Amino acid sequence: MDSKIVSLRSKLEIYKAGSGGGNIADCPVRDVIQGISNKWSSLLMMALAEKPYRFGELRRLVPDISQRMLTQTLHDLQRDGYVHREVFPTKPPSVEYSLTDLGRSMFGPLHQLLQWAELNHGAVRAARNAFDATEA
Amino acid sequence: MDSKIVSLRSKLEIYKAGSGGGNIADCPVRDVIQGISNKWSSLLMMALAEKPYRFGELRRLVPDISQRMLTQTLHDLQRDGYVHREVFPTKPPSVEYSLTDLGRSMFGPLHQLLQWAELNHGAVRAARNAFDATEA
DNA sequence: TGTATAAGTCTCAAAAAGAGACCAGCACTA
DNA sequence: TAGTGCTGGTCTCTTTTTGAGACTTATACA
Repeated sequence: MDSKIVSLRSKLEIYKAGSGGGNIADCPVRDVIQGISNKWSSLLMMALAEKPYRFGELRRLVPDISQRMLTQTLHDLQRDGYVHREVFPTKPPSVEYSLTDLGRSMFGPLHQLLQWAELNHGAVRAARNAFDATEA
Repeated sequence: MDSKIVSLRSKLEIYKAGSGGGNIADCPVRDVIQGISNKWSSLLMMALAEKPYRFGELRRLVPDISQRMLTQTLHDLQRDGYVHREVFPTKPPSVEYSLTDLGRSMFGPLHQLLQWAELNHGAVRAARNAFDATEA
């Protein structure tokens, strides 16, 4: 048994719903992970890890995100300290988003996961097909 | 510029919404990542990485997941090949969930991200507080 | 004058998630 | 033998989240 895994599990168990003052904020790992395991967060992190982008550029880069969710996801990433938002006084004003040091730090492990996905999507696809075939 | 990042970005761009036959399935990285970046997936992976669990055990371990979402998330993880589901002919029948080899393989990078979260939740919390203080 | 651009916000509809009742089959207890 | 509890779910209803797309404000340019 990997002691690191056990250590993570104990963190998980800290949060017991409905046990008085229990709150999701009491489980730090979940608190952080749920901030980045959204549909769009990792995608935007991936884009911004390459270079800073403006709002409209991101919208064109990820054509199937709604403006609403782009605004909101960038706002959340900024709030958690991963992304820096800078307004330039052009006419009309333009806004540039870039990774902070914390964002780059987080992108390290995230990137590992993205690479795993790139390498193993064949296996996942195959598992999915096999599963769908047997349950149909 | 990290050439691996650029390579991932090119994968990202494969999918253009509304461009004829374009479909989310055309971007393998997104396809895989969106399967595991749900609210509960990483949490259940973390639990099952420790040891196999039965349905009811998982429900007690993660007290704020609804039975509906536990069923559904386990089903999705099984479909993608990360989790194995085994029914034991006890009375009443019990069901055990465990990680597959593919699941353990994926948990490697995921675990890195979880550890990052454990180490850096203080910084994230601080960023959040600072952000909330300035915008209020 | 009319059009375009930037970065959003607003409203409404659709989809997803949460809460909790309900189910079948068997074992145990009273 | 009737009642209770356990298993791992499903079903329905409500609330929350997301998506689609019109609208905004100020400026520049044709």
